[in-house]
Amino acid sequence: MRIKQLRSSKNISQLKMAMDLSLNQNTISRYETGAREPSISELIRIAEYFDVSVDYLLELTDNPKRA
Amino acid sequence: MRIKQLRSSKNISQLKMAMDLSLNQNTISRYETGAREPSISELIRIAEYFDVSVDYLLELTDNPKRA
DNA sequence: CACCTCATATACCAAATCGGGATATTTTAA
DNA sequence: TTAAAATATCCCGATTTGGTATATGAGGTG
Repeated sequence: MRIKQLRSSKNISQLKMAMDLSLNQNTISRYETGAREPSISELIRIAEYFDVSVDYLLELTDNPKRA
Repeated sequence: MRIKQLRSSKNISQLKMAMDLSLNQNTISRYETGAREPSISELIRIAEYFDVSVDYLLELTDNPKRA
């Protein structure tokens, strides 16, 4: 997943991102390190948060554009 | 999710789909009825199986094209 | 109708996975 | 070098998952 890449490029901390999405900081950390997988609905929320497609978030495409 | 729609349009039974993906028939049923959510890696495998984007599979776009 | 077959859905349960709080570790900046 | 900020990890109760077995439903045939 491109979470860390997207987050870093916007200079957002895990804590800010977590608060914006009503999640715990350690949850973000776990998603980024791969220790946990988000549910599909959270996956979608994260994609929306960064305004990218889910495919892009999952590194299935180089094109970030959302539909 | 568009699993049922994609599966039906290709006239594939849950059992065939399950065997093709090395899953259980009831697992497919549960995904279709929403009783269970697939993991992200299975979500990706299902999208590949139907050759559609994950965004399309998740009904986030009308365009089925994969990247 | 009675019965069979194929397709799909559901109940139960052990096992795996999850998130929260607390804390440890790492990074950054003064 | 030290403090603060950022990130990672531990423990654990709670939730979610998939497998087996079984129920339900939809067509078809005699």
